Amino acid sequence: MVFMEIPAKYDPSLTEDKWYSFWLQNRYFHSEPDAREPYTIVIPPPNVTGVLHMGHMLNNTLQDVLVRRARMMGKNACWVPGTDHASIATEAKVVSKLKSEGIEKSDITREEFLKHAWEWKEKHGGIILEQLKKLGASCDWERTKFTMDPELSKGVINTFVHYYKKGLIYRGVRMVNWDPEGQTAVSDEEVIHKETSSKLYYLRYYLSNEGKAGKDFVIIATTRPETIMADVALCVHPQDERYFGLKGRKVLIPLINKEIPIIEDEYVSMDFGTGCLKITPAHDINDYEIGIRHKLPVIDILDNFGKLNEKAVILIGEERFAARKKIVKMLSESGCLEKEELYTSQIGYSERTNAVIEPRLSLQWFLKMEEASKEALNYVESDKIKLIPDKYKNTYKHWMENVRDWCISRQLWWGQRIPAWYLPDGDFVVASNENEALELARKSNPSILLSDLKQDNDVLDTWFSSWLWPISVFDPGKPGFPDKAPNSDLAYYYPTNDLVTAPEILFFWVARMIMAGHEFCNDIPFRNVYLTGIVRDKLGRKMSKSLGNSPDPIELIKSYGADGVRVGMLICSNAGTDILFDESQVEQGRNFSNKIWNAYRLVIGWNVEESLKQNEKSASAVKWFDNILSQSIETINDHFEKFRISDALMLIYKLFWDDFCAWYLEIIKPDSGAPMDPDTYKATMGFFDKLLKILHPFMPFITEELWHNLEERGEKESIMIAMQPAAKPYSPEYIKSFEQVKEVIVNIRNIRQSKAISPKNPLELYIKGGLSPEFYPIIKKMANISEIKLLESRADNNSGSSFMVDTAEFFVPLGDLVNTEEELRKIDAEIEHLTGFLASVNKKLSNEKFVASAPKAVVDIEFKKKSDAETKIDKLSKLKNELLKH
RNA sequence: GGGAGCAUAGCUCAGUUGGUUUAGAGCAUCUGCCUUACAAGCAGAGGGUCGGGGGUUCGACUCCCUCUACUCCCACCA
Repeated sequence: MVFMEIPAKYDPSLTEDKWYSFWLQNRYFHSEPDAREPYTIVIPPPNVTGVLHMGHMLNNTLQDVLVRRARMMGKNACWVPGTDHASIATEAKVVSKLKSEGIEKSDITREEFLKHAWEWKEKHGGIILEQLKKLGASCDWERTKFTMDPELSKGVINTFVHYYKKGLIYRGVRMVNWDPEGQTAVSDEEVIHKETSSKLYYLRYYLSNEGKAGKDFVIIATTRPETIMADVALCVHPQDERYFGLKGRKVLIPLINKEIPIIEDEYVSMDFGTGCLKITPAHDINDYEIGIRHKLPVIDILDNFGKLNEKAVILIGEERFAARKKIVKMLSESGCLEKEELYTSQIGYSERTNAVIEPRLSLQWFLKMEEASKEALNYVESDKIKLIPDKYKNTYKHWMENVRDWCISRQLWWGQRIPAWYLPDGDFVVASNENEALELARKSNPSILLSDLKQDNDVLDTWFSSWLWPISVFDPGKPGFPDKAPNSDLAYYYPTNDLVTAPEILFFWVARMIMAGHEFCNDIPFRNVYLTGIVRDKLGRKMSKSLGNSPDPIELIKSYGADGVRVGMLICSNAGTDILFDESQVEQGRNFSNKIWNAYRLVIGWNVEESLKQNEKSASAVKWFDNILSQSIETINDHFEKFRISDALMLIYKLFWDDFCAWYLEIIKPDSGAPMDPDTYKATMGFFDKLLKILHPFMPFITEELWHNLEERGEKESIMIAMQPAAKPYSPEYIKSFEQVKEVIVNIRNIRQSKAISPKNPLELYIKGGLSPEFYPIIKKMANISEIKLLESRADNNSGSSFMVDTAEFFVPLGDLVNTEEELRKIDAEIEHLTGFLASVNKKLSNEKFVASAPKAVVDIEFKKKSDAETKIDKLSKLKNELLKH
């Protein structure tokens, strides 16, 4: 027999690389515009130097399922891959690499640094894309893009110029979130607030002696004593009786004895700390605002590295946290430290470097967001862009209505440099390149030379390039030139269809792509946004490197196969819900691969005898499976339409495992060594073919392998470009009657189990009513029944076990094996259950209001329930009486 | 502090505009099986009254109120 020669376990390592190369060689992933309807996805570009983690796995498996399915639905499917230059993350990696070689960023030029960075990118960039190939991702690799590709960068620069000319980009002093580690400002969204325990220090500020009586000091509370040298005032609430009369008086900053005023502002809470607040405009956003209101100076005592500068007068050059320790000691020694107490508060950390964020005043570039956010909100509110699940609409709305101007400059070198050039007089011009900048500059000063111009040192926020992604991967020249006619790729592929991404970047990225799409294409960038959940471990913790709780995806693929991992990722992950990942899910996926493999081993081993006629069992089974297959296809289509990917997969899983293997194949399977008839064989191969196609988007490798093994295929043929099977009209009635047949069989097997009768011992079955004789042969085979007789003919002295399916009665004679008391107990229990059920139905039906107000269909159903239950109770009672006679 | 979401079998989740048998699935569990496709398997079984309380309705897992638990987002009183 053939299956003896095929290993009993599926080995993915023998098929995966083989088929992936086959697909690549035949360019099946590649797409060019043609007459077909396009289906487009752009990948959320991973960090160029990143490695695959479980979040990527989930996200990209989903995209691949969608793309592969669209391709098999006859669409011209295009999945554009690429990577993101990720300025902060990449620059941080390069800086630390250089540091390990003894090179400080500050010691080399920008050009030298960038050279190192590009080298790094060439070496590590794209690893993640290679990993995606292991997963089976059917990306159009010929279209791979990088956000810092020359033409994409050009688009970014043109975009900046475009917005500048429109008057939407401006330069301004703002309190920004400074990352002293990354040496850059980061956006509010990149700051993560974490509860941190620190101390609250109570400090004495002595009133300067101006010959007035009263207190000689006030006490303030602060968490940041190292910033007292930057204090410009103390502030109390105007209604705070404790401090009446102090307004206008002066106090001395401890240690440096600098004189500052006491002011009043309603911002201060009287019930926190001492009700007296030190005002340090340079190092706290609220203080900054109070400073503006009271026209106070700003003294910045920290440098870029978070070290105290010469304005601090003392502790110059000390790092901020070291300075805190020292100054506390000094304050204590000088008697100004009243007390300290433990205090927990939310402290901002940099998402990228985990450094404590320092609020800092600096000159940055901003993009006005007011108009753009209104439009971006409108697209989502009007459902032109659908969020899946739509609960994110609320979150999205909230954010869009409270959006602040976007700080787009970053104090980094890795990225697109801001196209602004400063003139010797301090003025600046904005242009796409040096020469244009020079031309502009000469308008005001004709004698100016190129060498007089100095380009801004900052680069643009990475999101300022990734927000153009769906446009620039197709037409890098389009952004920046809204009036330019789109090239043919953009015209064909844009708007894209679905975007699959994480909810965390709904605002960073999704919203901004919508804004850019509106600005440059006057259209949406995608129709549906599928938001995945976060992949967590089974304890519910987010998977992260530092926790070490994230399995290596590539290792998982090695041990379970890519198909197994894909199934494991998707089997219970619904849009928007976090998935609690457990390796057992991947095991389930692997087991499923194996099940499919073994179904193939069975089928391939059959000997077809051309002259053999199809038997009744097989005829019914084929008819049934044909029906249930169509019904399933219809449901799967519906699931996909609603992005219920897990539901679709689960349905296919059960269709294959339960319906196809456990029922269909078991019914048609010839006895060991016996031949197979051609009709059933052909039908079975047809079913297998369709099942493989339905499975293919989820399990691309094993399906391709088996599709080729089951039938002779041409050299260029591939399941991935075959059409998905369509649902034919089917008969729900037939499916339902088959369900009853299954139920009869299960009941008989159950009797065997409870009476410890081996499946090898044939039994007799008596039937009354209901079931069509068409199914008798199937019951005989599947339940090992030697003979089926009508119940009327049963001899009264037969004892056995009986059961009901719907209202049909069944009886299995068991001779001595039966335990009358046990049978009676079973019957009584069922009667009791039915009586209770009937009572609840009757209660409903006797309620006049129910009969009057419920829809007729509902009432009819209740009547049917009633009569069914009554019939059953009646029959069971008779059975009981018969039993009692013995 | 403000806002949002979620709460259904041991676990992970469905339950589609309140009404087809007093709730479904997968996994896990238990029982019996090495039955020549598959022990990564086969056959069978048990298990929840839908977080607590109140309300609307002829009828609620499904709608409303409230409490509790958890999660997330936003803000952040030094």
